[in-house]
Amino acid sequence: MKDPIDTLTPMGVMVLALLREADMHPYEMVRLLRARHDDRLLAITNGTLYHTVARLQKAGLLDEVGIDRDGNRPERTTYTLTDAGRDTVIAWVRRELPRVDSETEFRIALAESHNLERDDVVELLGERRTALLAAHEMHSHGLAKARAKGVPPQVLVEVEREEVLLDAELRWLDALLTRLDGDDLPWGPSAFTDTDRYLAQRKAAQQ
Amino acid sequence: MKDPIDTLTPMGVMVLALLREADMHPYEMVRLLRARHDDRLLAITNGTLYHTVARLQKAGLLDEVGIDRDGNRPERTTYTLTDAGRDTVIAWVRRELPRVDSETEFRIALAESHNLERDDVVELLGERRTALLAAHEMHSHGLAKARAKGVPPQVLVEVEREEVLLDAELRWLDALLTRLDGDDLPWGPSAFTDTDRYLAQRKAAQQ
DNA sequence: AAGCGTATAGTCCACCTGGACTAATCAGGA
DNA sequence: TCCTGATTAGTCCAGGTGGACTATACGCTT
Repeated sequence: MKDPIDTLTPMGVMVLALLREADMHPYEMVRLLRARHDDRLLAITNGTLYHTVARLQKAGLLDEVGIDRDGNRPERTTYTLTDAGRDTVIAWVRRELPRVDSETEFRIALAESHNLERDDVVELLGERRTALLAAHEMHSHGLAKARAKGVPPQVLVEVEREEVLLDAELRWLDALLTRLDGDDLPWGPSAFTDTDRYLAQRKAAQQ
Repeated sequence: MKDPIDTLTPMGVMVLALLREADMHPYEMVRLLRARHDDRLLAITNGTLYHTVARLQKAGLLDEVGIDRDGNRPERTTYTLTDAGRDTVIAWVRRELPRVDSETEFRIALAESHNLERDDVVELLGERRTALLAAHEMHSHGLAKARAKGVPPQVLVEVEREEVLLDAELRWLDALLTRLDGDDLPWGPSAFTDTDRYLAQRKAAQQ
């Protein structure tokens, strides 16, 4: 039996995170994800979303809670998080937050890091900082070696870009850690109630 | 009949670009891609690569040129670029170079931009610069609006990171354009012969 | 000389993605 | 009033990905 955390796709994480806020039917997930511009983070397509929900159900991370109906609209199946689902999404975010490979996963983990406690985030991002420093050193070392070897500079342009972006991310991360250390950045699952946020977003989405 | 350029996957582009250097069999592509650390740009797996080659052949972008054999090793099928393949990879790079969505595609286009003439690259990256500026403005506008709306700052952290990285890329791009304008960065398909590069790499891979 | 690990060359399949499609319902204009 | 277009809710399938697997051959050690 595989650990369900290893079967989580980015879309799966988003779905679980949404259900942390409120029970929902798939179509509403699509609307919310679009309203929040989460298509910046991943492609939002019907096919993938419905399939993902089915997979998560089979893995026991969420479950049907009923079928309701709005006026004469088609029926819709509402889903809720299981305890396993609640744990798994947290574990996934904790695992991805320090990882320096795989941008996509990190961006999602960061976007969902508000599900963690502040101290947790500080520690995990501290680990990331270390990993970023190591990656940066590896990178410039590799670049220097390639130049010494006589690799034509034109094929190194993409590598140089990568180094610049690594550098920028390091500075951003330091600034964020400072903000988190001083308490001027409100944080944590308790910084706003889930229902409040959900309702505000739903209202915004309906306008 | 679909335009073959729209069926190109990242791996497909890499395969075509490799064949621009020399005729090759799939297994050698894997070795070269690994030796050049192109797994920084995309996942390199046997399954995907062989399947990709088959698709490219069906699309008429490459073709078999023979089956040879090294000692008692298994036979291997060598492939060569068709004229359509040569044109398509160039067209793809030209199309992806100015695009600001889709990092993966851009990084590959940049890594393969040495297949274009310098003037071409300067123009296309100029377009990219404009697009980046627009994206940056959109982004900070959106951020400001979200803050004004009272969106909790913790959920904006990922968006802020994005803005920082956009900014860094803009500065990198300006530096690159300056280097390309002054002629201190050798460029172009003619800056080194393909065979020379290929042979150098093959030698490096064999050590 | 036997044995073991690694390199060569490629096949196969389970799974995931995304776009096209269906089908009904509601809103708004001519 | 009828028609058009958008919204709601979801299904389906072709196609791409990546990891596991096969099978032989070479090199190196004991």
